[in-house]
Amino acid sequence: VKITIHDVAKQAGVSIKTVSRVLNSEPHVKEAVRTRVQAVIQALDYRPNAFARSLSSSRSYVIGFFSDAPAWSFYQSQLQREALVHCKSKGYHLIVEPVEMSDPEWAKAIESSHSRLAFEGAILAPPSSDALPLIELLERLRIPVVRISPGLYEARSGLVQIDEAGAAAEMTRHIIDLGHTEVAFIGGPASHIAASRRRAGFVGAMERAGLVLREDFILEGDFTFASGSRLGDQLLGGKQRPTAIFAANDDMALGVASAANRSRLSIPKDLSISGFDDTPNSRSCWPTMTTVRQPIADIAREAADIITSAQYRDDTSDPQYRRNLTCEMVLRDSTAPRT
Amino acid sequence: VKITIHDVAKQAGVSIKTVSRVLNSEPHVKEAVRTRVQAVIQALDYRPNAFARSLSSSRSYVIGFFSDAPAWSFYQSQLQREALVHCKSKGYHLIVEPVEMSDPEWAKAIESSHSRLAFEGAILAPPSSDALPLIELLERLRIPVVRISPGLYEARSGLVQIDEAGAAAEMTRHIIDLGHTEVAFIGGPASHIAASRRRAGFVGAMERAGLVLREDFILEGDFTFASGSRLGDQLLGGKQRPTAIFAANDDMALGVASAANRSRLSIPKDLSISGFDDTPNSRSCWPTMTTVRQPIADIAREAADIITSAQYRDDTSDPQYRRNLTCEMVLRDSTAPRT
DNA sequence: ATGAAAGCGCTAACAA
DNA sequence: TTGTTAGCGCTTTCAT
Repeated sequence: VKITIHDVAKQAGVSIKTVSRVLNSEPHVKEAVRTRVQAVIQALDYRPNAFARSLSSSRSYVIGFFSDAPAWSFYQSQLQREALVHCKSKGYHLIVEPVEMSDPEWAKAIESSHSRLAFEGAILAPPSSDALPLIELLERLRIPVVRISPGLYEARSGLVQIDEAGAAAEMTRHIIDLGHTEVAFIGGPASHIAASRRRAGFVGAMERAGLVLREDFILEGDFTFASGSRLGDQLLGGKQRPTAIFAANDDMALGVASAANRSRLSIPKDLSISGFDDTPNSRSCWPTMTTVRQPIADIAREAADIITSAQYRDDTSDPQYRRNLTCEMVLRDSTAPRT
Repeated sequence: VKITIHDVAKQAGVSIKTVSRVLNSEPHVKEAVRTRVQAVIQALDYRPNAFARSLSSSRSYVIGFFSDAPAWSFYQSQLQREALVHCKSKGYHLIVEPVEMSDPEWAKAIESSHSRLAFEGAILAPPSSDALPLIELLERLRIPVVRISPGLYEARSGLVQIDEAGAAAEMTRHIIDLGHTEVAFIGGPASHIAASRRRAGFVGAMERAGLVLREDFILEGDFTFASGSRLGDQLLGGKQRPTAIFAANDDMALGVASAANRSRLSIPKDLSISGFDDTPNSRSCWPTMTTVRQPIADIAREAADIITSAQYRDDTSDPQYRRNLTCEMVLRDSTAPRT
């Protein structure tokens, strides 16, 4: 007993075209008629067939979520889930499209998906947001793109990003306010733009406070626990060790904490540590980690909002489609006044 | 310049129906014709329009991945990604469908999705695999279901599971072989069937080895780092402490490790620890964690294989659709001979 | 403001 | 073995 637009039309005593107009909130429908049709739709629990709709309108209502994250992190998962929910609430389907840039056929795979699904838009999650070949492919296929926290080609599409430098500066300021003067920073790979922005925020805050920036206290990790662990050993093994270490992400901060354990340093009495990301681990470790929380749900919502906006298609360069969100400091037990 | 089935038909000098037959690998096409048509398809880079196909065949080629995991874990993410890839390779689209059982309208939301997307099958990831209301809803909507590692209602659908008890027994045996006799076990919530199977595996192996099972050495956690940490403190704080602790998942094992750190016990010299799951953290922590690896990719592949099989629809009770996979021990640095 | 008719690109049912 | 015709359920175009 499948119910179609004809059933609704008959019930409401109008033509199917009028029902279609109501369905798509088109103008030129008398208010009384619109109400009546809507009532019938409700009563019959009618839901339009997406395939028929797509076929005739050549619209798909499909948004692609492109991601080539090798190991899916909490951040990635949340982003995806939130984007999914927000797209859905706007009447779109979010389809996850893994990108395997290591596969020489990756572009073919995407083109093939596109020819079937007809993506109306694409959300690029990091690190795909900086994958130029992907961006170019999507441009060629005329698929509007919105990128999340890109580090490069900022003018190239709508984007949603956070104030990395500001957040890092705020965290640094917090550490300085606790009385620390020997503060070390473990950053990310030089190629990672968010990482260098965080470093810039750190450096700026230190300079504004008039503190000395020791070269051997600014290290470069690779965002893994292992690198935090190794660089932590290095920092804490020297004769002049910092009293606070700010790592550019939580995994590295946890690595530093393990190094502190090995050195029999107690956190936060002997050493303050802070991270960035607010991963579940940062909350469940011991002591709990002071960190920076990205507004992941907001980021996903903004991205979904932009990509589902018809306006955005017309003018992707409108500055209203470059959105900046601010982070929130999460003060926990791994930072304390210098003793 | 959109190319359709008519273009192919014209080029190949056949009717569109013949092209359709080739497309769907139907019988009754002369081999020579089939080859010729396929060549034209290749040459023209023709790809059928999925919406037209779905509309006329009332088939959607859509599989739903149902999951209500609150915080998406590595396991969930991998499962999803692998299922996606395997469904794709079979010509299906995998659409992630979050289930919010806390929302009173959750069933409506799924029905609504279904009426638009027309799921041809559903993969239920844990813990959704045991959500009876969800299973019943899907049955009512006539959507074939395959469940991953369910703990309940095993006869109710096709399923893919691992040998939890066997894996736990094997790990226990490994610990015993290292010379440990005072071995503690931290399990999961009693309601979690996989957890109780792991416990059964532990108990069985201990008994077979003729070792004493101390009641206060068999604890119940909740799969979180925090519970592992707390129960670790409890086990290590007593005067008679175990020399090895087997936690039913990695997060708890890591919690135990933090407890050991606090007690100034060195791992694995003073205490051997092992986990279950092979999460990224178990590899990156220090010392690296001995654990059990689930064949996630295989699980996802089997699930995708079952749900995309036309046969399965006809007879979901065929035993070939209950699949059991074995796990692999991952020996790392957190376990060592008793000293 | 509303409706009739003609597709969208494909598959199903039937015919040849 | 192959082709013809009639839809699938909706939106579009063009009348009215």
